[in-house]
Amino acid sequence: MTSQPFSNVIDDLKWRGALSNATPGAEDLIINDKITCYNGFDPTSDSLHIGNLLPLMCLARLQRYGHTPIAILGGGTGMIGDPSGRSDERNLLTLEEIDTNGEKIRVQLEQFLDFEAKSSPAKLINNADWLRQINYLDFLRDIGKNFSVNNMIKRDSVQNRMEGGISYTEFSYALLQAYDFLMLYERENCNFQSGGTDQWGNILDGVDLIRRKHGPDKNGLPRAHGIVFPLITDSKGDKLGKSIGGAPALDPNKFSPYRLYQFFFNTDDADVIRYIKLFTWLCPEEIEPLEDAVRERPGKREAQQALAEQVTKIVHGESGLQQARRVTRAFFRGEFDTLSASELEDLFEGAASIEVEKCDIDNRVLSFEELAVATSLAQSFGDARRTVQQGGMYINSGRVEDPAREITPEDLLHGNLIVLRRGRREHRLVRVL
RNA sequence: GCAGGGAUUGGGGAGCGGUCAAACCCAGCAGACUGUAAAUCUGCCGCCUUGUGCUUCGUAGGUUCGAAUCCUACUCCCUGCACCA
Repeated sequence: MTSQPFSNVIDDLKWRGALSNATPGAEDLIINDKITCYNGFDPTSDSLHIGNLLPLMCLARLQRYGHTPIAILGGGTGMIGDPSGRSDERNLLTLEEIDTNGEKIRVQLEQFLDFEAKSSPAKLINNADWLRQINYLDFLRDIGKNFSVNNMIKRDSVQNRMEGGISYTEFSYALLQAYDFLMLYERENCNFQSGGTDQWGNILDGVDLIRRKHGPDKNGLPRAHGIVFPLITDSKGDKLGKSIGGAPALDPNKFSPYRLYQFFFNTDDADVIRYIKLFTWLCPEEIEPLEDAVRERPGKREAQQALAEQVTKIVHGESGLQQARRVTRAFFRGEFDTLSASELEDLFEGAASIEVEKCDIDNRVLSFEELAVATSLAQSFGDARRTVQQGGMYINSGRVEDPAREITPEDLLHGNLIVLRRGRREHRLVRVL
């Protein structure tokens, strides 16, 4: 473990703007003691996404300051679904879906947390371990008795659903999450839970349940605590990732390192420093010059580049970053014509590409618009034509003038490759066999 | 169950017998300008073999030369009332 820029995590998190709220006494405990903190991750999708970045980084920061992080896979809670922040009832996933999703998420978590550390190694625990064993009657008697429906109904997450309806299943969710905290407290000595602000209510339920079950500690203070992170929005007030229609996945097959790099590279000046603080390991001395850079020479986009590089490296490792850089250089600086065949293939590794028959090219039976639709670069022939008319389609490095133009052998790079482009950043590779 | 109201192209929301592929706003896409930014401006934004073409306005029928617009049935949603408690 390297030495950290602050004397304790709390100062670190606060400076980064990553701490939104904490239960009374939580800060002192973290500063003066070593804690164990858990954060839940929902296995309703088979990949984490950038919305999970902040909790992930915070767990990792805790670990670097000597605390013990626990990542909880919601294999049990995922079967029910958290009503927080939802306007409608969820579809229940099957057990198999939840478990295969969990496996994939486990791999991603390992990018952030050190499970092999000699001191305070991270742990990964699936709450299915206990939740799926629950006996309904026991649960009602031991846990349910501690919850007041009167209070539960007042919750925003419940109130928001009073109109549209909420099932008993989702209504009960809060009890399960509180029970998780209790289990972790008893089994793992876990005394902290973290989460987004939307989790505040759920976290307090757990804190409360532990108090009811175990009472205060010997100094009369609560045994369990919670810390929550702010909801990250851009300067327009939109949730991170909304601008591209949903939070980018951390799975490189769903969202390539290049796209992640570009996503952060395109960050607004107004947001970039805030994001660097939240999502990277850079320390104040490293960030300060970047702040100056944004102010004095914004055109150079130094801060955006630093952000993109750091995050890509954290999420996809050094090789992912290298790939993102290579593709970026080629797309934004170079001409495809100058790249070697293997460089081109490299560039599009894992990216959208299709294969066509050589004879179709030789016989000139393939038109640009057909190719554009086949590669899903255009949604329809009409879309392809319109975009061409507006000057938004390119083949290799040249603009396409006629949507019906044939693809000829002259269009082939290295005899077997064609690069199609729409606008500035949509690219497709065509392999000719 | 009874009585009202409503379902329109990604979202919101006009249209209420022809001039409707359907106003307008948002989102999205392309272009210009820039800094791969923001703002702004321009164009596009159902499908195709671009045509007095085709398929759309909850579903199925019907009336009309002609329907998103009228009628009937059905489905779903909302609002009252009732029933059950």
